[in-house]
Amino acid sequence: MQSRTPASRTGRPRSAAADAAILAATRQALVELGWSRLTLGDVATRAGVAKTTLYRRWAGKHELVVDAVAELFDELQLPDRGSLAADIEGVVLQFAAILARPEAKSGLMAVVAESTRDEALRERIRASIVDRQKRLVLEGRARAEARGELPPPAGPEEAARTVDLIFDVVAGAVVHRTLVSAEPADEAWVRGFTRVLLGGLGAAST
Amino acid sequence: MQSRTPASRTGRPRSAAADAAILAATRQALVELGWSRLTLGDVATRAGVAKTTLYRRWAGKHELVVDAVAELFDELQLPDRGSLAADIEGVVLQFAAILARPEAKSGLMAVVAESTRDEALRERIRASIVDRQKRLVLEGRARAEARGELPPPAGPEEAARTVDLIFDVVAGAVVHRTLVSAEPADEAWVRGFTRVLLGGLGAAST
DNA sequence: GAGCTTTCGCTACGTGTCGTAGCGTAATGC
DNA sequence: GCATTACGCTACGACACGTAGCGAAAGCTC
Repeated sequence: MQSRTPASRTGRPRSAAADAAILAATRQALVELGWSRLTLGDVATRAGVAKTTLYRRWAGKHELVVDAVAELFDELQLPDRGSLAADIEGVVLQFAAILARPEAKSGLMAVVAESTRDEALRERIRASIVDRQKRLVLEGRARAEARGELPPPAGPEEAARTVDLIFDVVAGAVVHRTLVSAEPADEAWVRGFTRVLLGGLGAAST
Repeated sequence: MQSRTPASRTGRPRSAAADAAILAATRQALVELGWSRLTLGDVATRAGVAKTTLYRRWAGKHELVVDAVAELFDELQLPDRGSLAADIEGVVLQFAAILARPEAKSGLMAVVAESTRDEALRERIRASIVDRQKRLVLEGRARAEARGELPPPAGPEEAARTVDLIFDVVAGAVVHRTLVSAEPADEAWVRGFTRVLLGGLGAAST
């Protein structure tokens, strides 16, 4: 996840079990304490490792939480429900379910906030969390084109701009609904959101 | 801002200049240090007040930053540009301009993250920041109805749901674009976004 | 003006976390 | 066996936190 694997030839190997235990302990601490009261010493104790081991693997709180939260998004996948609308509703509901978990709420926004002043951290978030979501948008669009629900993109540049826009709208709306408005992105909300989004896409492409 | 004014009868009054100096110093510290490295002792020194004065007025870092960032949104207003599309573009550009400032970026998301575990903090953010933005959506909708650009709402409950949805979509998209994608919400982007949003609204109301 | 009340600046303090250094020990490859 | 790396443990200086206590300043009321 955070270290290079290029055949570290000799010496005692790093315990993979420790990695898993640390990340799980981090999520548990996020649930119980939230971001601001989470301390690395506490995480180390929960995981049953020494504090120094934690510092040998992660540079600090930010990087650790990014990795811990990133694992939550592993389950994200694009379901094939037969229509673009149903596909969107499905994936948005998955995304909302992950964001509803307290360890995602407290952790994700905090590292995003910190990433505004830390280029490396932003890149880490992009690589391990954001890109995984973005790929779903690309797949969804390709599938809708194959079904004939969307016209093929006018050009590569225009297509990339549209994907970026859709991505910011979808992810941003769900995040804002969940964290700022603090209300659940349930099925009724997702249905309404999908209707607006699809209507907008249809109108914008004419 | 944070204290009741009910005719604090007697005694030395609190210095209003100190309030302004503290909030300005907080924003400056946010720019130079970011959220995590901002300390209340440093803010007090910058503002030229004692650390104890700061603690007498704010309960902690969270509340202070909320108030400091809230002032940035004072300038938000709905311009009358003649059409719904132009009005939306105008207000979204204003919102984007505020969010582009480093003190808003670092501070806003951090307090939102912390608000997921602090009901009082969330209420404070809602009252001093979010509601001010939401009112613009209400005004914009009313003005568009008066112009005949949007049909009158089907019912009061449906109308409230729609306003909430629009608000999450607009604010969420701009925030995500600015903070997560880390790219500017410039005029070209806002134009594309507005086209999608308006198309979605038209399609959703049929 | 005298007197009361509240705020302010300052200093000092105990508490907790940070991040690192140093050491001896455990686990792997050659 | 031997070199190498990871691990657990302890201890440490540095720093920010949040509070207490004091005397002085700035208002209001009479």
